[in-house]
Amino acid sequence: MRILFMGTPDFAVCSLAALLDAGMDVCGVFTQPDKPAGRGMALAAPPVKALALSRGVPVFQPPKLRDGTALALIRELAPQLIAVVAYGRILPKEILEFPALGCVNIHASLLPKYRGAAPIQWAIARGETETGVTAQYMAEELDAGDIILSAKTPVGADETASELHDRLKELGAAALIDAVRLIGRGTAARTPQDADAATFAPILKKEDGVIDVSRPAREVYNRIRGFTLWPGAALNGLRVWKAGLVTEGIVDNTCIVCGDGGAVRLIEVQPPGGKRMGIDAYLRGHKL
RNA sequence: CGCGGGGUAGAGCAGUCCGGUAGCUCGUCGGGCUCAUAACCCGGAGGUCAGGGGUUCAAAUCCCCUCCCCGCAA
Repeated sequence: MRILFMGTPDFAVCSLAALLDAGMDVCGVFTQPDKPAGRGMALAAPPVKALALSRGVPVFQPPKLRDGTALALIRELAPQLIAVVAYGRILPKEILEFPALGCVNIHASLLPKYRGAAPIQWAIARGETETGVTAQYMAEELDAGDIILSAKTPVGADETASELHDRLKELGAAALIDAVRLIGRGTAARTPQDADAATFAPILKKEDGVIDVSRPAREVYNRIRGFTLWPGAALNGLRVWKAGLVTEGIVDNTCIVCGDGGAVRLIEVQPPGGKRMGIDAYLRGHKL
């Protein structure tokens, strides 16, 4: 089966590697164009590109998907199936309809919950105790496709979005392999989503990381866990990298009291312009 | 040359604008006090002020160059 893979960040690398390791015929990789990134704003290649190049898979970085050139390219590659994992772009209808076996996507939530760009962060921030990954046939509407299969996993009470991300990328890669095999055999399920049960996980902006400490401690803590990786959790102007919920014990000067009287203990922080450090180091030269 | 912040004792910072004795908190070492200490009191050690050049009677501070760290963008 000829497969065209589309993906961009680290999360997708895992899935591409799984396809290649499973000996599947990946005829090409679509990934986002190199973009200025980091200090100096030098052009940086997406993680997926690096892996594809090292494995000798042809890489394509079309700047536009709707001007016809991308479709022409896909015709040339002639994939029977397109596998999309965190590509970061909406595929136009003519591309979705091209492959004979369809387009399969791995989404990092239990659809129809948390449709959108940031399902992992929002699942944590909302205090979910269970989440997972879903393999879906892609529809025009974002993350609204028919479900092939899903895999659940419990969310640890203190788990961060970063930790969950690393677990789900593995789970997602396994789900992709399973889905592709089912599709190959022609036995893949096609269960429509319950649209009424859909919830959304909109892309996070910088200001979403600014956390209102007048909210209940539990909620503040969940948002810290959810937003640490991106866009970054900020309490009173201080970037928080690691924190804990004070369930019992003393509220000391490393804690911030929240709106409901509960408190969050800061463990690792980063002042503006500085590097991250333990709260004890921070308190030697600053006050909370 | 994309923009900005930063580098001062083991750690975290002030001092830099406006040049004139190297400071604070914590740690560390020694002593004291205490039934006791992660408490309190007294004392000490520890600095190439990132590096180089320049201006000056005098530079952490002003000027130029280099190195390193952090943020902005995703």
